[in-house]
Amino acid sequence: MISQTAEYALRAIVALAQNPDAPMVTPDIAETTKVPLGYLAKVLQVLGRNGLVRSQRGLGGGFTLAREPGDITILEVVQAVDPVKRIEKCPLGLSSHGGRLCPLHARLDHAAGLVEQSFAETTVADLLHEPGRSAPLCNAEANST
Amino acid sequence: MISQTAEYALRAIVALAQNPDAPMVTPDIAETTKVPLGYLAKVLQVLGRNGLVRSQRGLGGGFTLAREPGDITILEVVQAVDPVKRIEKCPLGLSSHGGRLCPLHARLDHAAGLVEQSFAETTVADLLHEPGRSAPLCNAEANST
DNA sequence: CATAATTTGGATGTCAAGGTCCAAATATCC
DNA sequence: GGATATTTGGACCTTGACATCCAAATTATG
Repeated sequence: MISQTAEYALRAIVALAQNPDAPMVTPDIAETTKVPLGYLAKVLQVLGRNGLVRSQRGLGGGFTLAREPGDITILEVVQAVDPVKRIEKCPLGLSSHGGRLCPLHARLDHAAGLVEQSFAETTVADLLHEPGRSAPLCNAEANST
Repeated sequence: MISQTAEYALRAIVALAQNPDAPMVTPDIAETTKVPLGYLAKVLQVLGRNGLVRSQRGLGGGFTLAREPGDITILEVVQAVDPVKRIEKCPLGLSSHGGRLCPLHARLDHAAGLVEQSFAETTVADLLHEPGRSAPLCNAEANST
């Protein structure tokens, strides 16, 4: 459905959104999200280059969200690390239909569109406040008392 | 969105559906679908094991659809070679919410559900008869005259 | 300025998907 | 039964995604 890397990116973003008051350091994000530390560092770099997180080196540094959680959609995060590929032209390379897709690829692209739309409709803030569910990332704090 | 292999499988199925009157030989399917010959052979084997195509060896042999095009959905073809993975339990391995997914994974699984549903709604026959579009696989016969 | 805490970037390793190749098994035709 | 047409199965190669590791660059603190 989405790549492992996109999963990791989303978890990291959610972790940062849950911790808005101070920069969060890579090992802490890794711990919270259960993402391999070394690889997470790479993913965070990409998110940084795409303007989704801000990084700060040195003592007291770490990562913070670059924008408000209500202003970041799932789609943006996914696109940053692993773009949803829409089908724009016939993958067979034949152009016998003047730019229109054949029925098969029209259907496949339609499905991709559904996903894209679904992702675009949800912001990170929506994930934090969803009623009737436990906290994002299933973190252990959620089930005490 | 879907794997390359699933793409190939769908093309092959459509090609067979377009050629219902006689077995179709692997090189011919490869030609029609632009799928690498050797690899296509593997994909067809898998489709055979899953009961979607029937194979016949020897002179006059080849592959045929095992069922009516109206009876085969896109979903079945995709599942045969590359199952859509629904998210059933928290990928972080934490079970602090008693089987319910956290908001993030609930959304991701919902998107997977949309795709699954979309694929389940379309049969191979639908692809052949779709009005207002050129023939499936964008084959060259469609633009003559 | 020295030290410690961080991210950054590059080199490298691992593994499964995608792809190639060929001998063996099976079926038809003469 | 021999020749020919086909699928089948196994061995192998290639490539990109995922992952690890470490030295270098950057920044705050005393």
